[in-house]
Amino acid sequence: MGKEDFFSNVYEIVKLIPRGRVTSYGAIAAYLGAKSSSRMVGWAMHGAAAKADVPAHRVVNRQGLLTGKVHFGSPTRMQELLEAEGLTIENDQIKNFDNYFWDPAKELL
DNA sequence: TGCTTGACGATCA
DNA sequence: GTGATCGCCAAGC
Repeated sequence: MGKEDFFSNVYEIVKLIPRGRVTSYGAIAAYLGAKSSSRMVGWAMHGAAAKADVPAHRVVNRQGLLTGKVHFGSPTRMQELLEAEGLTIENDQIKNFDNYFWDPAKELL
């Protein structure tokens, strides 16, 4: 804990995502700095999904596609969670994604 | 120790 | 607009 893991930073950002909003791996990576890459964020989420404190379902790829839905135990778990927050998912993709997009570097500023 | 894989993103053809 | 390739860096085998 004393050491600031890259994962911890990602968790902090994801926790700050407001309900009914979503963000992308690249946005988080960009907020943390050029040192991080989208892939690292994705890998960090690999462990974040196991944490109930981290709403990993609010993190999707740049296309608003629920690429990591398979990591939620059920292939439809992620979609249901997002729909429960007022979002609309169609074909594993968030509709009006740009309208729900939450940029940490912009909103969290 | 070294190669492969991976919840991505951007660019080139 | 679609398909393919490179870059990013860490974990797994």
